Amino acid sequence: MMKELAKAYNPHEVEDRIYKTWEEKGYFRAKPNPGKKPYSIVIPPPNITGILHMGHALNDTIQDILIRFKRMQGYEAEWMPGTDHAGIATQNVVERKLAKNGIKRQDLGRDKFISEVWKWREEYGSTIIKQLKKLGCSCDWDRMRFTMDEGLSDAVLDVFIKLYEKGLIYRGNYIINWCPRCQTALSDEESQHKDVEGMLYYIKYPIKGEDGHVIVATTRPETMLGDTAIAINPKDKRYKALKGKTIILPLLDRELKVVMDPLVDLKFGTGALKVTPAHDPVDFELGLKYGLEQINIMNGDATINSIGGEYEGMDRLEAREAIIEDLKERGLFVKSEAHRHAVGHCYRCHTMIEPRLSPQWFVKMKPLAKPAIEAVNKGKIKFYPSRWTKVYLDWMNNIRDWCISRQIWWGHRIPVYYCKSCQQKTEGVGGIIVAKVKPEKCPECGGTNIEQDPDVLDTWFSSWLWPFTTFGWPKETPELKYFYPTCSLVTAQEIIFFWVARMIMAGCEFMGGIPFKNVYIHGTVRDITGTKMSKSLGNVIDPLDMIEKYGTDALRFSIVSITAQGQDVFLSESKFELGRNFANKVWNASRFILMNLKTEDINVDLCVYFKDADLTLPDRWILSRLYSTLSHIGDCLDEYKFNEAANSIYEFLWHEFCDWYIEIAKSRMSEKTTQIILYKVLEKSLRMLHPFMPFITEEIWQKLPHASLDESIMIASWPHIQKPMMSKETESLMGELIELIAAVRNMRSVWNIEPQGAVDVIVNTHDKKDARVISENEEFIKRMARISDLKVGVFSKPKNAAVTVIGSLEIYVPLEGLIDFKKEKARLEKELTRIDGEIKSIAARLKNKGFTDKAPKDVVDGQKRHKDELEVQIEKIRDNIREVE
RNA sequence: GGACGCGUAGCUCAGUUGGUUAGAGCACUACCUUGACAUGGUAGGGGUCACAGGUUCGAGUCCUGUCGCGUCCACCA
Repeated sequence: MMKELAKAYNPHEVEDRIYKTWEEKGYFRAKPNPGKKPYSIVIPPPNITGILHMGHALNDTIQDILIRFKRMQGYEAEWMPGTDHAGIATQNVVERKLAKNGIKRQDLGRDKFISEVWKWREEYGSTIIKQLKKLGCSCDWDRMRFTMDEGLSDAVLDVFIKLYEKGLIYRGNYIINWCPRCQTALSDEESQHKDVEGMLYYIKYPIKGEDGHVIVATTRPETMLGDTAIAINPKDKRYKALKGKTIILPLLDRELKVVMDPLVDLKFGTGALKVTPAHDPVDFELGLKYGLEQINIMNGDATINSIGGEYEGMDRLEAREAIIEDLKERGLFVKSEAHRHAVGHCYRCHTMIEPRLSPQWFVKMKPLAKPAIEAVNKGKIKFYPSRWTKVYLDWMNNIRDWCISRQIWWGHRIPVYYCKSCQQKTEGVGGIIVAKVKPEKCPECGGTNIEQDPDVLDTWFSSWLWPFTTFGWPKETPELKYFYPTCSLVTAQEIIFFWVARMIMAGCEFMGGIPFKNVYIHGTVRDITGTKMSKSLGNVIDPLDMIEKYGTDALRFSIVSITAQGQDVFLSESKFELGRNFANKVWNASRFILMNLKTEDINVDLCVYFKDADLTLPDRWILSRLYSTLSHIGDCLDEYKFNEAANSIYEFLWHEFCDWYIEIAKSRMSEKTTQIILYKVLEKSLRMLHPFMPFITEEIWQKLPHASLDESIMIASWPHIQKPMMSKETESLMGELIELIAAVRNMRSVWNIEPQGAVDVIVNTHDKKDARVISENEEFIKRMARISDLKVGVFSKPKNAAVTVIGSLEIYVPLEGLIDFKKEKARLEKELTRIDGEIKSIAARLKNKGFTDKAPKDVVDGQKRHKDELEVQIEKIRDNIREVE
């Protein structure tokens, strides 16, 4: 007796239990194995502050599908997991937590604060990992890494030193993106441009020693406190007289030079530009060019500093208003107008960025970009979909230096030490010691007054090393040798510049070669209105809720099947019903098969058995369809077409196996061949489905009654494609029978024939082969179409019969007394119109010399054949219409 | 300002290299407790493939332009 399955699939009962077994058995582990080819993926490490959202669900389901697929195909499949310390994000979270108790990080001091963060990390940092397990991810957990691990931290310092020694890291005073809330510098990528409805203010700047003035336009009037010049385009005739004059800065009465530079846009504002070298990138450049003083007017929190005189202490926006008021009072304010422009915002806290002059560490990117551009140009790395190649290359070709220092505490502290005495001697230029550990004394002067740079490195400065540090670099580990470069990188579009591009550069620079071969960029998960899902908008669908409600497999299958390659996903809860219903269907089909299976019958080698077995058309058909589907799924997965793979499996299992084969098999359940085919198709389908729906397939697998099965479907091999069993001819013959049955069912439905009532059917055909096939399969045709008597051969149409023509078959259903002749005539005429239209269009095509001469022969022949068929059909329909009249 | 993506059935979306008069899921209509499944079955209705040109024997598919929606990049203050 078979083990019975419950009536409906209950995911909750099985998922955690199965996952635990997999983990205990060590199925997720991979190690260098000379006997196997490696297949490796590194996970985009989620932040330790992260909780699973739909973006993860999609991202990690895709990776898990790939890994499970490749593992089954016999690769040594390594999915390297880990988490990212997420400097700013994590520091913010811990600071917020402390703030609830009224504690600031400064109260604790650096060391205590950092140990608080570690404590937080111990407690909450692996939440997301637990959630990934809920998702069924088959990561190699034993190898899990963290960007602040000892090993990875060590690698980060090594890399810093290497780049410094190579002259690719430098310290400099430049305009950077400053977040006044996080109080740190950000890279250009971390500053997100958003359109803002701002104002453009026109302000009069008096000319020294004259009555006149020059009007400048600015969106940030408060920065005038740091103005040191007025710039004019040399071509601008309006301001010719200004050359060589001195301008008086209102409110502060600072004297400003007038500089002439083509950088100034004649058309913008008044054409006169106020120059604030310490607070604007363009002005900064002008400042350098003309030797202007750089006056920083703000504190770290964007309040005005002592330079601002009476405005000191005001927030930048407060100061803006106060300044405008004061200018108005003095009659120096001209006007303001609405002005829409893009302003940078902090990608972590969305505060408006303040461009600000400050000393920071930078990586020179151009030299690093060169080999990374080449790797993609030469096709060593491929993007899927390919359009991202251009996005990548455009960015790389215009790459700018990377600001890597952050004024926070949580992160890899910059391995730079300053000898205070040397610094004094050199006015701050010298005294830099780059070293992994704090030197006892200064190698220059022997002094011991040495302090480490207080800044930490950008989080991405550790992430960009992820594909090789996780395998042990800089040590030359066997893992690194075997698994690097990795095979696929699966990620979202938002992260191409932050992470993907930089990993390619790091791989080329430090490993001498690419970090991965293929980059699959999937879409962004959005809500049904197209808005990106985010917690703050409250439009999230929580994957854990969906797992609770529909099951993990349903979540995975649904999200993958609605995500076309690289297109964004528009999600609503109801979409998960698709996966749940499918899981239930698979469950019940399996349940039915298991209920009827006789163990003694199925213990055979499929190939050997089928050599001599007498297979029916449906038998051969379902096997052909199975292997065609299998082959198609393999192709789809190799091309990252996950939705197509999922849909193809769905179509096969539901609408071919369940709807037709199992239904047909019901009358011959006890036959050995049927038993074997039901079992084998189920068993292979489960394997085929396993990467998509790991839990349900495992649960059913465990109930399969075959001694020689692998102990888990996870480690079973991917089914072998039996090419000889794939037959187009078989598929088309079966297709005809399916059409025949559908046609009869259609007539039954049109004529409202009682569901239980059987009908007689006469199939008129001159095609002997068709007639034979129908006779041979008479049993199930009759049963599925509810036919009491089926005649096949050359017949003339009986009186009062409904008729349908498919291909060369004319199907008569005698319906004495049931037919409404008007209705039948209308039905036939509709059919006639349709076929007539088709014939006319084909005829026109065939008459066209261009078509017959230029189109491929098989297309032309196909058209001719089709037209002949249609003409026979239409004649028959005409006959029938006449008869009805 | 630049780049990219998308406009196909009421809704959400597929549609491989151009080739019989376009598909799915949901929703809708009618019927069905048929020996796994109502999270099911059978049948059905529903589309000028955004618009306008062009290339071609042939265009949902390729090219150009227009309109609408969306995303990314960008130092006009």
